[in-house]
Amino acid sequence: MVQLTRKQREIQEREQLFVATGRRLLLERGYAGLTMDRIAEATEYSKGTVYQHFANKEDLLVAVLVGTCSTRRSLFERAAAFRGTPRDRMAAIGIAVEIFRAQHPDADAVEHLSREQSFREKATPETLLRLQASEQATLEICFGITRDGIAIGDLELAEEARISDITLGLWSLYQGTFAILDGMPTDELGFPDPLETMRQNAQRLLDAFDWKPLSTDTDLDAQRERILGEVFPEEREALEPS
Amino acid sequence: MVQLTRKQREIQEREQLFVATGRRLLLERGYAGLTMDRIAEATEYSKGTVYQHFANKEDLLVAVLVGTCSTRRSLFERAAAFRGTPRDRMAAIGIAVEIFRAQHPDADAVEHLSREQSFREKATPETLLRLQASEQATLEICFGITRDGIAIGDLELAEEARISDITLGLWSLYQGTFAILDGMPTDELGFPDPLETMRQNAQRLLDAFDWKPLSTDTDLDAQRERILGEVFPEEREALEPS
DNA sequence: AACTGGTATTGACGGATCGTCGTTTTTTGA
DNA sequence: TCAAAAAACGACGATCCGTCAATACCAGTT
Repeated sequence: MVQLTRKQREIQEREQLFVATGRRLLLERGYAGLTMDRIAEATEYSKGTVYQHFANKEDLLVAVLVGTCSTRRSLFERAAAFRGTPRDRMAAIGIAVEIFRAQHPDADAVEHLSREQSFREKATPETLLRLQASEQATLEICFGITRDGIAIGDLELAEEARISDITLGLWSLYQGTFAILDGMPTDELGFPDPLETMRQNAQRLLDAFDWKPLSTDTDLDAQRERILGEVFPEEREALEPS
Repeated sequence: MVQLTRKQREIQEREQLFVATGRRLLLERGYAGLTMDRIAEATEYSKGTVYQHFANKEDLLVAVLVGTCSTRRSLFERAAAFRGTPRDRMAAIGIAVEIFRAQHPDADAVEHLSREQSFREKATPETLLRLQASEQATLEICFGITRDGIAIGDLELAEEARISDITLGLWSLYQGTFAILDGMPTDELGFPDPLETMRQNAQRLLDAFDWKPLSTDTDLDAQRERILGEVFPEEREALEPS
């Protein structure tokens, strides 16, 4: 028993090592620079051993994604704990997304890759389930904030609207803008400040849901300042350069 | 001179053939099934000849994208010509996007792929420019509709808002929703009808810009019916199944 | 300590694909 | 008709994925 547990612990540690190395390679050399041989070499294990942990390259990449996704989730959790109105907290989520993107510029690209059909066909269902669970938990944070808004009375949904509609809208807005952002020369295409536009559009959408307090009754700059200062003091510098 | 032009015409025709074959392969066998060898074989040319037209695989794929992008643009042009208020015409653009996605399920995935940094590094700058020009023209259609709205007096932008903000918002909303849609099991994650939510969120966003006539003063079902009937009678069946 | 059965690890190998380049074929211009 | 230039060809080297037979390691037994 003890033997077995030690062995299993070793295996788990090694799996973490592989994932961490994968993430590092991804960051340093890009997706094309991430090879199974390279991971084997960098970890001083053989390729066969790597393949004992992951069915294939895609599987490993999804495992890397699970890690980054849980990183994002913890950012979300901190944002959700912000002391303010539910709408303030949702704004904090938005900032969390921005921070995450600033800290993991590669993650977004890989996330898009992983949405490929051919990709998901290759990865292990079990690994995909872990990813889905992590995504689910992340979304649940947003649903929770929305529910709080309703409970407090700041937000009232018309019949045809669902709680998830708000999250889907915001999520799309952010994901979509980021996708456009690093896929096009936005400047030349007529989008002078896409990030700022994105934030404003998010506010407009929430205003459209009549989620109080409306952005017109809020000092958004001060709000952003408070959130950055209270929730993300360490991370704010990652955001400033842009 | 005549010789040269004939030769050039042949070359252009062949290039079109390669691109068309690429698109077909992409549709039939997916991204993984698209190989340079396969294109050479299918067109009965040699691989070397294919490489005389395209610097590499990525370059060819971008060329395929240029084609699909221009297909989308013509859908947009038809939508923009709809006889109705500017806001009606913008709604028609939304339907055009839905139709395009229904008809080219692969295009979206490839579009995401092409946003990869490593991808764009490999493609020829010249091909990328053609893609950008096509995207630019597509966006310009949306900008034009927005300007019409302002000219007519249906829309008035607050100082901090730009014309491009509306297009960026809608574009993000649609792109983002689609990305989420084919990357996650939306049903299980708590999004019962993401497409319908997407349409509603688009309406909400435009309402937030106070673009008259507001969705609350519009029979959206009738509007959709009119657009489908008048602008996209042929394509509507592509949309019904979903 | 030696042995044995089973498990974990290894890296050489087959297969697929990209992109090149020397050779062959075709075209051009005289 | 012919020689030089241009185009087309496809075999080849290089890279990477995933496999698998051979090897090394380990636990428990004699």
